[in-house]
Amino acid sequence: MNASLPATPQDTRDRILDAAERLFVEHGFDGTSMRMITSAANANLAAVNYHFGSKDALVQAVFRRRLTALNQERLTELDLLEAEAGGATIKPSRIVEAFFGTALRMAADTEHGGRTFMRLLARTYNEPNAFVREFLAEEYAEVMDRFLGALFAALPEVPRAEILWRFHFMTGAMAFAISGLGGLYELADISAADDNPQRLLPRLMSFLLGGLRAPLPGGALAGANN
Amino acid sequence: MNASLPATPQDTRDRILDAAERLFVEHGFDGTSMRMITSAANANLAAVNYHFGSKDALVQAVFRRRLTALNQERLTELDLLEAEAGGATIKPSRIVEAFFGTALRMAADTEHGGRTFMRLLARTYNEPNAFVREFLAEEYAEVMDRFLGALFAALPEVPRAEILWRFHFMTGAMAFAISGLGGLYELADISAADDNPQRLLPRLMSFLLGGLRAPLPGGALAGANN
DNA sequence: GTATGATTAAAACGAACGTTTGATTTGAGA
DNA sequence: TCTCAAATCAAACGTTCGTTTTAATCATAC
Repeated sequence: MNASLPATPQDTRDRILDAAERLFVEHGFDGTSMRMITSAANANLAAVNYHFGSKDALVQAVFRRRLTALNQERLTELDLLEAEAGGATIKPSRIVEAFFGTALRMAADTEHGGRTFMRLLARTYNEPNAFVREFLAEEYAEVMDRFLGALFAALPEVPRAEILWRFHFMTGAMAFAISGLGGLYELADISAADDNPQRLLPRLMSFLLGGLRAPLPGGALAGANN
Repeated sequence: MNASLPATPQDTRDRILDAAERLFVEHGFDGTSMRMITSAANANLAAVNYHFGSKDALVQAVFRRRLTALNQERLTELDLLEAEAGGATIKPSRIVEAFFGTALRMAADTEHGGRTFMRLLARTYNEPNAFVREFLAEEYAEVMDRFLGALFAALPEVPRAEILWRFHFMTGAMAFAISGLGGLYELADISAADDNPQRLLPRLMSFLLGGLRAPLPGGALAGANN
């Protein structure tokens, strides 16, 4: 009878996922209680356990809802690059763009919750919670395998250990890029800040490619040219 | 009468700090209970509240014990660079080395807990817990101000916003460097891994300087040459 | 040896946690 | 209209949390 609030089950599920996503960013997993989630989602306390089974399962659902699509998009872009190259080598910059560009584009989407989710994901790379870490490792397995393999092939003269580490460094830079300039910069000449999300992607990409192409430690030359 | 275990008060304090530091890395702040800490430290449950006042105060004490020294060392190195230059411009690579090198050298110290602490610090840059974030912002204020100012002066032709962001990216790369290659790389050709801590610093430094010197987004050239 | 202040010990506090229960309400098909 | 499964609800479960309290123990100076 009320104009709103019949609230189909799908609605409730999604409202819970949205509220959890936002609260996890603000307070972390352990710092977000079921009561915070359900009251923010205008749902009953028991709704999470009813729809998802447990809090841990809810966390997984929050990630799966968007992460699967993100990684699928990454794989599709890599497929395209490899098909386009047709056996020839791919420029490393294209591979980097395919992996980190997709992430930043999703992070730029403020209307459909992409930004919120990516901030959550960025923080979760170093999550202490064991089961979250294991879940993410499984969810990332194929993407990591494909992209690292592509980089190995694109940079055959660079030791694989160096590529591995530089990919790791790039991931760290991306995570911080998505998290945004934190409170640490508040004292230092705020006037210099410029957090236009439009400019973030080119900014990060320049930095990443500069780092990837840098001379190898020990004096050997990096083989990456473009 | 027991050979061990008279346990002077300073001992108890330090044992608690050591245990807390280690457990915070493993389980996060919220995931580590007072009972976990005190039993790991062979101390009574009430010992934390007696010696530190509260759990939050313990967290601050864990950070202050090492972070103050780390940032002091950074400032001293910067003082040295500026005195050495005597008003002339300083090479950006020296500034970067002074900031990130000190951190990685502390992270390489596995015997006195430096590595444990730096892994904790690396994860805390994006900590959701509000009071931890505020505490760190205050603790970092002077260092950020000095080092960003030094970089602004060393790269006068580079827009300050670019420097700000690239410093942020570098911090992200450093944080991931310290955290180490996580479980995400386990499937991808482990044989390629090489986590010799000796090689980590030159590896990271090459990457950071490559990123700092990269062409500016939009096509303008980076002014950073060494 | 004994008084004294600092530390440790054992036990309990109320609050908040994730989860479960059992009853009630809802909405669509027969 | 009746039926029944799905969904929501209020209430309570037992556990764990950070903290406090009160008493026992320790080290030390008199």
